[in-house]
Amino acid sequence: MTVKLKDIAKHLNVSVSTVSRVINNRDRVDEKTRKRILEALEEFQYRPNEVARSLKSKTTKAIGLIVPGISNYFFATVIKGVEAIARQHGYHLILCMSDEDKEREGEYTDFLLQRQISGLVVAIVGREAGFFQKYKNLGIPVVFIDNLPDIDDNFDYVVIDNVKASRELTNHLIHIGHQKIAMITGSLHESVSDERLEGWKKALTENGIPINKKWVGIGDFKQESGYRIMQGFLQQAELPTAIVAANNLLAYGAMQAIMEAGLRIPEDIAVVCFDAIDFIGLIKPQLTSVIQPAEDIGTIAGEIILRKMNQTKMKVFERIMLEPQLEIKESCGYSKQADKK
Amino acid sequence: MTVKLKDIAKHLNVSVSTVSRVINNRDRVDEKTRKRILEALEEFQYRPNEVARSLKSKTTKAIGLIVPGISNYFFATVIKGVEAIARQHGYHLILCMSDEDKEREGEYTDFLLQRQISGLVVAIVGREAGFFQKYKNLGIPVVFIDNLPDIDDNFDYVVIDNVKASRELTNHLIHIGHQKIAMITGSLHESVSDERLEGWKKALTENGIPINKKWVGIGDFKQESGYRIMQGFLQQAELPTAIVAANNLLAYGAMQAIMEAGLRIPEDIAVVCFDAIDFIGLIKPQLTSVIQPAEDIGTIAGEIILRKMNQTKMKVFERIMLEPQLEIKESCGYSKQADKK
DNA sequence: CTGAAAGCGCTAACAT
DNA sequence: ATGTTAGCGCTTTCAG
Repeated sequence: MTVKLKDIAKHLNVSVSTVSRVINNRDRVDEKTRKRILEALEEFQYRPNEVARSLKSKTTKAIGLIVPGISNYFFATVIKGVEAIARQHGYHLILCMSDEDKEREGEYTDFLLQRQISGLVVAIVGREAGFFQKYKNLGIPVVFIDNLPDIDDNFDYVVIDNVKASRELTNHLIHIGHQKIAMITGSLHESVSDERLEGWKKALTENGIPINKKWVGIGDFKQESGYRIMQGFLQQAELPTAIVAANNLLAYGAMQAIMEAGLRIPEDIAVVCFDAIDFIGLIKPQLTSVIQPAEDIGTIAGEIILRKMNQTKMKVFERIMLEPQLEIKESCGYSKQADKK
Repeated sequence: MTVKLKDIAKHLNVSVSTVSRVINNRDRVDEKTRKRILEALEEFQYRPNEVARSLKSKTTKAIGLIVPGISNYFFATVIKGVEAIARQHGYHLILCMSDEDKEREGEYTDFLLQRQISGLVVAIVGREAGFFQKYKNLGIPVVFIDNLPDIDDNFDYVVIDNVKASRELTNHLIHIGHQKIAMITGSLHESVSDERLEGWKKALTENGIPINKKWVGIGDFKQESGYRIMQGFLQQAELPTAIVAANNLLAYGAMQAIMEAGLRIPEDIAVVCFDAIDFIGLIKPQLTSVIQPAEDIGTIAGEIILRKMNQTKMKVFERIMLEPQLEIKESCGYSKQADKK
């Protein structure tokens, strides 16, 4: 049996409230009794029961986290960011993986709500977020990352400007001489895929390059999907000279297909993508890509939650768009092309 | 304000206990009142407060998880395994990252304890586990993964036999003709590093190959460390023809150093390691390595916790050693060597 | 079959 | 300065 407040109190012939006071450093307590209590606390290795505290204080100091999975380096890094902030403030993380499953996402939402979490950071699967209303009603702060819901703009989020990032990535290709640029993206039911496709279109249009629908591949953010789509491109009469992939796995798949077809990267076909975080440095050719500031996304999301928790007026929303970093490596062939600026 | 049992009871002019009964499907309740209650529950969108339930039931259904970090694919996958089991049983995960810091590990231990977790899965940083005694006293099941504490054998764990795995990995090199085999491992304060070094020694000794202390590099499981140690090897008069690295990052670092020195892998120096989970398939040459069944480690750890929770006698310990998989790829040069069997 | 009441461990008025 | 007591929201005897 673990020792509780009452045990300490009884042992010292004082009241539980006095003990509670010294534990929480509240009010005045006589120095002598304080000392005695402190000693007993130590002697009995007393540790407050946080469940009881939570029930009383109505705050669990738990931050719920719903992500598709953590094998993805991006999400692993975001979580690392949230964890850092949480730890600094005595909060903890309840980790839930939706595994790209809408239903599971909904289940976890209810689950976390019942567990009285103090805040939620979520990367939703689709573009709907009906569940969010519940949180709003309860006054629990929710911060969206990655995909954004397709509702009004009245919510907090931390993302990058995907349209802009994709546009710049594509513009880089155009800038170094490419005209025949294909796009491989994920499901258009996700804002991220959709916006990256949008940025690609924008760049082409702005540069007077017609959009070739045959060069748009819609997949699912997995390597297999990039591979398959690229194979499709390769079977067409006219080949693109460059590929924009909406994430790293799609790019890896495309690269496989290109290399298997006996073509060279970037000489025959250039490849660029999002989030090619090659911490290994051994993938050849190294991928030119737009890198999201994943850890910052996590820390900022955490900070927003903490901030919102201590304010009653939740109507002011923080809509954070961070700047991604364009990292030019080998796969775009930049160094081998003339700079036409 | 969220709706509670009392509100429903009052609304229906029944007692809270009756409402509680239908929620938990306990005892007999008149069909009519049950129906009325069920409807009200639905109407008011009642959701039980799990904190209150936990206080009463003295079980939180929370599994604590302490790992160095989740950027490491191995841990990310272990967690995925634990999550699957937890979810199936209505448990949830509290994720803590020690960041390889002993002190932080200890803090999180206390932290989780106060939060009344039902069980703990932990990858300890060093080999000590003084805190473990606390858990033993409280009757909370703890399962160790990865590193094992340097105490008696009276605890539960799920690991692989590192000595054996490392011995087999090294034997594979010897088998295909190598004699000059160097070892790069992590801190010997960790059982994992130590055992992998042990296995390497064993293989050499068994094959009558003398152990050259100059070919033992002690690093810290990071890529930088592998790079630095390999550079040291390369400066010596005699070069090894093969390297055994205790994890993937050490191997990547070594590969960098080898390639920078203008040497080829595996022609000049072969490289093998642990856990080269190359889900990308683009790292060249592909690494021969011993792969730990990470997801299984997670699920089994989760299952042990659930099992132990429902039994009072905690004295019987589950010591699970899973079989890793030796994956022969390109980096050992197998296909280019004659099989001397 | 249903209700009243105790209590999980703690905090915070309120009283002394 | 310290003690008494009423809950936090729920489950569970124990009566009725």
